[in-house]
Amino acid sequence: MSSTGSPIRILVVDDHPLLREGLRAMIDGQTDMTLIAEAEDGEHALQAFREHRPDITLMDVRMPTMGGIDAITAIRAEFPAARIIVLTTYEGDAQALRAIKAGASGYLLKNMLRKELVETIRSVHAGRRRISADIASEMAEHMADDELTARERDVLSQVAAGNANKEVAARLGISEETVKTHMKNVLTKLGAKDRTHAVVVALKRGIIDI
Amino acid sequence: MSSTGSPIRILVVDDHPLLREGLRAMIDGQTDMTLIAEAEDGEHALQAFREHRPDITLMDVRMPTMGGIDAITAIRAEFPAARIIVLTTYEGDAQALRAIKAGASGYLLKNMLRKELVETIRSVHAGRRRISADIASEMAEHMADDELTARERDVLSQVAAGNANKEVAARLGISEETVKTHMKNVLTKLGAKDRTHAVVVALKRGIIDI
DNA sequence: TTCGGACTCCCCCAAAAGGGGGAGCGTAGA
DNA sequence: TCTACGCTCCCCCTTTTGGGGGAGTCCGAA
Repeated sequence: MSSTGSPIRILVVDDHPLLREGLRAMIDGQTDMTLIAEAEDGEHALQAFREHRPDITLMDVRMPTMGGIDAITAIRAEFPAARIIVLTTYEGDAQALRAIKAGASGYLLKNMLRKELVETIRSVHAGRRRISADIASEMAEHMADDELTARERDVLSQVAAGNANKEVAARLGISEETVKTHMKNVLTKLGAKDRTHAVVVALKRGIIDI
Repeated sequence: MSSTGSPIRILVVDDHPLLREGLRAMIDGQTDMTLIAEAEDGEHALQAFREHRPDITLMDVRMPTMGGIDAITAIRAEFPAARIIVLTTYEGDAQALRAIKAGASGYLLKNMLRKELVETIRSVHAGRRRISADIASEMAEHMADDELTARERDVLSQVAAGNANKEVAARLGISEETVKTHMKNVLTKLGAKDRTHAVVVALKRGIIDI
């Protein structure tokens, strides 16, 4: 865009070497951007951020050792002005919401076009926020819904692992009646027809992981 | 490797532009390989194969319009000697098994190193087969298990959608008793504790999709 | 042709899940 | 302070699930 001024200094964080290579090629093709560092997980991302202080960080969410959400939280705790764009495959609206709450300024899907990515980088660098249309509309769909509480997610995760209410109760150190109460709330909140459906919906929406 | 002889002609099929760019960069860096075409889904892959007759096809499995497995089947039906390497994120052992049954000569995960990819390309070009160690060991784990039958997968997919046995029976036009029989078999074959667990296991292993 | 396997249907019965209700308790905000 | 909310527990009752058994048909491979 502007051929004058210093380029946007970018840090790329992704555990896929091939994707990093693709991003490098794309960034190299822009006169107003430069790739200054790469990291392959959240821990290295934090180190790289401290060392290089990038203008923009492109971050995947699914990575070994330390995931993207934790990395965003850690970076923003230390550098509140950090501008981070999440770049991921589809992970559900809840995942995106977590990223944004953690301080991400953008959320893009990996199947987007180059054009959209470079525009988002410039946009976020200028202080704006950018969320992929697909994700934004799905997040909007669930705006009105109550989110699951921490305990409800605990219970649902246990259920996803194949535990009966009695077993979940034993594992969490609560009564079976309490587990049933939580599951009733989960079914209502997720609009699920039964516990199996609830698990599937929660997986789709990125509320729980397996 | 060999600086003499004609280069290995490669077709890349993936719906992620960034990943295609990364592959292009990697292939361009090898003296004995050349990227001759790209496609973004299964249908275009078949067209591109007809037109270019690549030595090696690198193919993702998850794509819009026509998935990778169908594309492999279609290409191998027309060109039985086609050498296809699947390149994907982790999708479970059942997915890998389907790809191999469809005629893939290799199965790699996207988080592998460049070195492994170029070695696999040369290896497959020389007529060998190569499966990622992680996938191979997981496939081995389930060698002894009976696979689910088509009908069992149908039933399980309906269950994953939140249908009770009675509803599944109505949808598939069979009796509830038959659905229960299928579910009993599914639980046994997958080693699942209940239907919810069965759905989770099947999703993890790539036996059903959501 | 015979055999195996997929698919279908049936019985019985115990256990689990789900839907309705109510209620106490602690803590963090308004 | 009072209120809202998350977490906990309890009751009652119906429906669904799961585990055990058996058995018929049909199709394709040996």
